[in-house]
Amino acid sequence: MKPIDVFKALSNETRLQILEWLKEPEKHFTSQEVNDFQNVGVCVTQFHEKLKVTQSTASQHLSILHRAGLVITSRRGKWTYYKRNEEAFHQLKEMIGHEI
Amino acid sequence: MKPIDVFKALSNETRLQILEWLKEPEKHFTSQEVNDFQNVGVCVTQFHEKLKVTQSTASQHLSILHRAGLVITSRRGKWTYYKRNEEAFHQLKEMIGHEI
DNA sequence: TTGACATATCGCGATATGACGATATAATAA
DNA sequence: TTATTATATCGTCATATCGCGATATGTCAA
Repeated sequence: MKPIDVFKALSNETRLQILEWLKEPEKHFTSQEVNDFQNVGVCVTQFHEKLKVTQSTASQHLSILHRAGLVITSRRGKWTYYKRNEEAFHQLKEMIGHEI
Repeated sequence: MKPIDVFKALSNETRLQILEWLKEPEKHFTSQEVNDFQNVGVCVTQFHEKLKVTQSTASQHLSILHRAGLVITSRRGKWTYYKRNEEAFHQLKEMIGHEI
C-alpha cells in the first residue's frame, strides 16, 4: 500500500462517495441478485446508476480504489462486487503519524 | 478541515517530503536565524534549497499544505516559518473510519 | 528613502486526471 | 452457437495540477 496512491484515490468526491456508501451498503442499495452485502459487496451497475455517471466512469473509479487497496473485489458470475477493505483503512490510520 | 483538500494536499511526493522533514526539523535543517525548530519551524528558503525546486514552487507547496490546515505558519520579520499542525493529523486519523 | 533580501502571486507550457462514447472481454441464457 | 448482460479497456477532449520564470509585496538595514 503506497501512501501516495491511497491519497490520490481519496482525492476525488465521487470516490469518497463510493466509500461512504460502502460503509452501509444495505442503507444505500437495494440488492438485486444477492442481498449479502457484508460478505459480497455492491456491483458496478449499482454504482453506475446511483452515481449517475456512465458505466465506464463508475468502473474506472472502482478500479482506482482497488489499485489503492481500499476495496476488495470478488467476481460472481458476470458480476464484480466491491466492498471496503477495512484492513486498509486501519493501516492508513497507522500510517498517519508514523510514516506521514 | 475539508477531507478532500487534505487528501489533495497529501497527493504529492514533494509535499509528503516536506511533512516528513518537519517531523524532525533539527535532523534535516541547519537553522540559520533561529534554532528553536519546535516552536518556530522552518522557513521557505530552507525548503527551496533542500528540495532543489525554485523558491516559487516551494512557496506554493507550503501554501497548499497551509490551506489544507496541515501546517501552521508564523511570520518573524522577513521570514515565514512553517511547522506541522499535529492537531490536524490527529483529526485526520479520527476522520478515517468515521467520515471516510 | 533606497537597496537588499524573503516570500507570495501571476501567467505559461507540460503533464495528469476526469468524464465520455465506442469497443473489447467475460459469463450466462436462449 | 448466438444473443444478452455485466464489466473492463481504449481513445479523445476538457479541466486540474505541477513546475518554472517573472514580478509584486513585505520587511529590514543603511
